[in-house]
Amino acid sequence: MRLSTFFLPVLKETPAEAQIASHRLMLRAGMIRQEGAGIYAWLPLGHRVLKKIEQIVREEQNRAGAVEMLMPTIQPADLWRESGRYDAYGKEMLRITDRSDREMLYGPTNEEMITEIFRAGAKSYKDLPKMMYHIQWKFRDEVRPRFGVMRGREFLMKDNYSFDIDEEAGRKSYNKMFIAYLRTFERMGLKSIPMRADTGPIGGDLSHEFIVLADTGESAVFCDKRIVELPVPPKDVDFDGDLQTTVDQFTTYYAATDEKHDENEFEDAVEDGNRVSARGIEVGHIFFFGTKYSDAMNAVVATPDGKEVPVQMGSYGVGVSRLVGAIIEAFHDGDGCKWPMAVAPFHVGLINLKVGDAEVDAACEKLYQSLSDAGVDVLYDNTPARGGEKFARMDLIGLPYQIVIGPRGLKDGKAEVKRRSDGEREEIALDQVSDHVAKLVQDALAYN
RNA sequence: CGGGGCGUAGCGCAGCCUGGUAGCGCAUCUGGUUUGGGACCAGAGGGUCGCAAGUUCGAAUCUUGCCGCCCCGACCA
Repeated sequence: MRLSTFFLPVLKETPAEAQIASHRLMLRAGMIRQEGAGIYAWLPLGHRVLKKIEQIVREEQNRAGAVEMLMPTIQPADLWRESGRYDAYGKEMLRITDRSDREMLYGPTNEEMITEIFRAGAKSYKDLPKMMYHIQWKFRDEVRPRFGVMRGREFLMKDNYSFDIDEEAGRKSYNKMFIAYLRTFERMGLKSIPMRADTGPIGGDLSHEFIVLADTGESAVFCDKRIVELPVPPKDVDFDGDLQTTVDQFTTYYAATDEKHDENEFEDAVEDGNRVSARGIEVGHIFFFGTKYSDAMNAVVATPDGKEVPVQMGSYGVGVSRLVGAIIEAFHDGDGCKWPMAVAPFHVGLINLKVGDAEVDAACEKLYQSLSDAGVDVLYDNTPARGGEKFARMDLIGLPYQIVIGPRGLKDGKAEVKRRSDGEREEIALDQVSDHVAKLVQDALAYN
């Protein structure tokens, strides 16, 4: 992509309303624009990141055996009357009426609808187990939206729903999502920690919040250092094999958010050198709730001996749009974003320091071509701006690598390659830059 | 939902108290000089002062109502 054709409205000054780093940087880097309280337009740069995150989530869901579908944003109120939540949900639900005065709502979640869909199409234990997910915009009319996309009213969420014949089978589905989530966040460069959350009507231990560690996270978290160091299952993990052992590894250690934290228990369970107090952001939540909706909505399946039982369900959410903010919170500095390769809007920024100079232009064009041919996503700054402005802008948008080509380096047949994460630069011979950088990109993407 | 604050050019702000021709910096456009880390000179364009009503000869400024947004707290993917 040539910067001259891209739309990148960067801001030199910080908008007054942005309090935290990710919000500030997303506005400054031209990723989003606020259109109302907690409502954002995704500009081209932000949209690219959002789609990358969405795709990683999708791939890991598919690997775990979930199937993708798409439910509407607008739902009829009657569906929610069946579960009793139409009245219970309160003002967080955005209620609307259509031209015929039918009561509708902009979905804050989809348990009712998926239950209705499932009961219409599955009747027997032979139809189980099933996991279905979609990635769709939700709306919750939060009293106080804040922190940009981290706590918006409209947000993009992946929600998966599992259907099983009994609780034991339900636990297996739960474990699949548990592992899938560890892998999903790891691929984005994030260290996520499953923390025990409030349990449902079933009780037990089948609800976890996935917390990403970030210095500027919204809540304080406490955990055993050993949980942070546990290896995440590889991509060829057998989702139909034994997952319980792995899940147990993660759940035996102490890990709690501040509202569930018990200092005495923490000190008893974790020895001195292993106690971690940090800050975190909730990016996922998995939850087994049994027959809460299948009871209320009569979603039953026949067992092998011919009885009808309500189906056992769980739901599993990932805050896709929130992750954009969470990743920035985890990876930024005073100059801007520092995207992990897997979610970077472009892999590489190519800076032409003297647009109009025949030699520099030719070198840039050639490199732009060969990198693109090698499958590298390049943002080529071919604008007539000054060097300093280009450097600052490229640092702000935070592409993992920058290649700088100007008359000075060109005299020696060299280009400069800068790594955004730590600022390290090296001079590379011009005819080797393409291969060199393509390899750096490929190596960074090797984990998937 | 309780408490506080702010709406003046694309962004950041001053002006309001004490009513009298709407300003500054950045950004944008033109010309020139510059050009390896957010340049300089000269000039130009851009504002129903959130909306409405009221007071007044006269309202960005005073009064009332409404709308929008932000912050702290309680709540939450």
